[in-house]
Amino acid sequence: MTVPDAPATTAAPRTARGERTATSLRAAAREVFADVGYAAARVEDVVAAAGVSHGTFYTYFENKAAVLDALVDETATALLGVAEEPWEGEDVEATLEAVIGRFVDLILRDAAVIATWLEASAHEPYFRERLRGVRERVARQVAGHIAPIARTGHDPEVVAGALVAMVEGYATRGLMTADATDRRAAVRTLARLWAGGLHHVAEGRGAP
Amino acid sequence: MTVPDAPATTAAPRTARGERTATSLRAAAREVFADVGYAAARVEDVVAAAGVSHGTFYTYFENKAAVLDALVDETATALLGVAEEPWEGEDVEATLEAVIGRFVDLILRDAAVIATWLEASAHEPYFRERLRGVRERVARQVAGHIAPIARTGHDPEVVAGALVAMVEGYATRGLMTADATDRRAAVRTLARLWAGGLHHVAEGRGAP
Amino acid sequence: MTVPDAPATTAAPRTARGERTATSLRAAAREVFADVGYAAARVEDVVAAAGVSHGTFYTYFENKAAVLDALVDETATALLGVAEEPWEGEDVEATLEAVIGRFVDLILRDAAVIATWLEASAHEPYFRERLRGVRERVARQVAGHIAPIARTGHDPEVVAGALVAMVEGYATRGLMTADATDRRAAVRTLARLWAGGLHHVAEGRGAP
Amino acid sequence: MTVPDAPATTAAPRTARGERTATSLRAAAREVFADVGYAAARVEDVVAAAGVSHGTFYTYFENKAAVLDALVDETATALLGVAEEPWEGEDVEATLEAVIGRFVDLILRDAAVIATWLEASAHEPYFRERLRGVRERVARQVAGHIAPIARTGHDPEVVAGALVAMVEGYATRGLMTADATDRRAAVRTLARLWAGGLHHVAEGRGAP
DNA sequence: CATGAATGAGCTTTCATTCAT
DNA sequence: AATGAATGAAAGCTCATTCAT
Repeated sequence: MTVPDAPATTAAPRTARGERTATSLRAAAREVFADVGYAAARVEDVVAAAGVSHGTFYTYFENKAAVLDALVDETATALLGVAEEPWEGEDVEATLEAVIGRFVDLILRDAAVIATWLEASAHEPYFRERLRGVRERVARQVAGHIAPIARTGHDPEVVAGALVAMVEGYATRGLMTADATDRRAAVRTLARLWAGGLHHVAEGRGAP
Repeated sequence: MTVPDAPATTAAPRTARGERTATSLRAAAREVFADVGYAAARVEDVVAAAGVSHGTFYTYFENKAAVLDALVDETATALLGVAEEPWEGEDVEATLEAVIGRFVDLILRDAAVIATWLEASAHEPYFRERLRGVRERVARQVAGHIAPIARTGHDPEVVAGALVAMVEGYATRGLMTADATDRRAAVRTLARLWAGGLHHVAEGRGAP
Repeated sequence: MTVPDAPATTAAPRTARGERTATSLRAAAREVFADVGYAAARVEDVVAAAGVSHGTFYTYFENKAAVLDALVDETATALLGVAEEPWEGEDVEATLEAVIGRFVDLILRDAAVIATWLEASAHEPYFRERLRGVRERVARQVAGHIAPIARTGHDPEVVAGALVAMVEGYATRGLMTADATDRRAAVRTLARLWAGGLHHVAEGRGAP
Repeated sequence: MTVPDAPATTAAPRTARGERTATSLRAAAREVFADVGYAAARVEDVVAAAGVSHGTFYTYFENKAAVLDALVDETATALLGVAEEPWEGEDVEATLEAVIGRFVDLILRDAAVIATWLEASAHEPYFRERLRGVRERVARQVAGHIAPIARTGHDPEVVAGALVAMVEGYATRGLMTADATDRRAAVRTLARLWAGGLHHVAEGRGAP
């Protein structure tokens, strides 16, 4: 299977000043993507937001895709980090609530990057492939955790995929911008749905 | 709240020949969007696929957004149709399986249009608003159906939103391209997750 | 041996109007190349000279290399045509004079294209390869004609290459812009040099 | 006649270290020009090959033209040096062989610089003028030598120009990259062509 | 209605050159 | 002297849209 070429980042900055510039370009890109999305974002907008000249952008990134890739790196790392944390808690439901809460917090924090990533996936194979890879690894981690709970005829990968889709979908849909209390309540509801679903699946009724 | 301007379709064709041309343009656009996404699709690609000349496109659609809008019309209508069908079935789980199955079938049938719609949502307010509207109406329908089942402290809109997100997310993620048997099994798993989740939520434990 | 990619010409014009536009673009390019050379020529200059808009250029040519390639086509065809004409004449020297005269006339007529071709050869492998190919074919033709005259130890390919280099070099060096009389005299001198050189070579003295 | 401005070299380096840097920049430029030609060569390529930083280039040369000019200086000096050497030898043919051999050796040694010079001549008046000047001086020297041999109606400048064009053309055309034996044979053939041509011209037949 | 040539705004990208450190 | 980040003036090229035929 051929992996599409990565949008190569240009040589890393060698001085502190360069580091600062690269960072401010990333921050600017994050803002612009949040505002207008990937397709509508112009390099010009990014450099304007970063307060640097046009050419400077190309000192640090080969093109628009490369900046997004840098942002995606950060988000992907964070997501996989959360996925690999141990599931510990008093009981099943408290554990799920903690795990889901962590995911939701992260997704909300990086909502703009994720939305941009999704958009870019629609027409750039590289980002599609990267998204698939991260989702798969996350789902596999989750599947590993729930396998002991639900070991009936239902495929744990399917169960994990569905539950992950639920959380990601809910969080990225702008349904959760409300205050912290609402958010906590929503997370508790999601946890309860997972718990009930998993418990029910574990009973084995309805297995193929 | 201001609703973004719709991408006005040009006057409907009067003759049978015009009807055929418009149809083949829609079909061509669907193909092109499926292949390369919205941002990367060019009017030139569409007319080439439809086998008509460049200028003809503008006889039927004001611009690229207008063709997508026409495709979205069809899909939105179908989705709302499924959402409004009555929920009937022997027991809760069989009912859910039937309902979810209908959604999944539709989503898979129109997967390309939906993916394009999502992509366009990221930078065109009109499509974002339209997507939000349809999702809301679907979630509200589902909320109405599940309210009697789960009337505890958990907000039925949240529950419905989450369950819909799960199905939509799972179906649009390319996890279901397998054969009909796999698909049926996955649908059964999803139904079981819903059923368990709903049942558990109904118990009221964990309500805020 | 890999031949460098040709600068693909875009689809040929389908109407008379298109044909006219393409022709005037070629003529404009010839002028601009003659004035400022290949590297300094901008597409903008060409379209300005042709009196068409920027985008129109790209309807007919993929880039600057493609227009030059079109011009080179014409010149290469003409050169090979002259090379393949039979060598007839009263005696050796009259024959040579006629042949050299034909080459010189052609080279002077297409001097600007040839100069541009040479320039482009310096940094574009495609044009280098094309130039090498044409020179080789011309030299081979000439070698075929002189082989019977000079069949001593001297390699006819070397002899032919040298004589062709002499004519091409002399004609392209701007030494011949004078009037027709001067030109005729110079051609006669060249012919005499060839004749003498060939005759001397044929004597076999000095063969390796 | 106005002579185009020379690409002014910046003040000569004062220290030994500066001398080393300047030398390595010249060597790097020679390499880069040989690889990609003049138009495609970037200052960046040159500094990378020399292993110095971007800014350093401008300490020694005002711009790209200035480095080429420095290289051209060396070659021009060498060419004029060869042209001015006395023509001595047992007989005409041995003399010609020696002279042509010296030119060919030099041209092959500096082939890359000469090719670059030719390329730059196509769009930079300064280099065109310089090339014309050197060729003219060389041709005049040769004309002086052959005048006594061929004093018939044929213009000695034309004869000299043609013979020089033959040697330069043959040598710069990449036809001579083979081993030393082939090279010697080719030089002998060229000398024989000159000798024959000159002798024939001297006979006066065919004079205008 | 259909055609396809023409337009030109808009964006991307490159690279010579400058300058603070 | 040397470094390498920053600049910004060019070009290049694309493609939605218009319009004469």
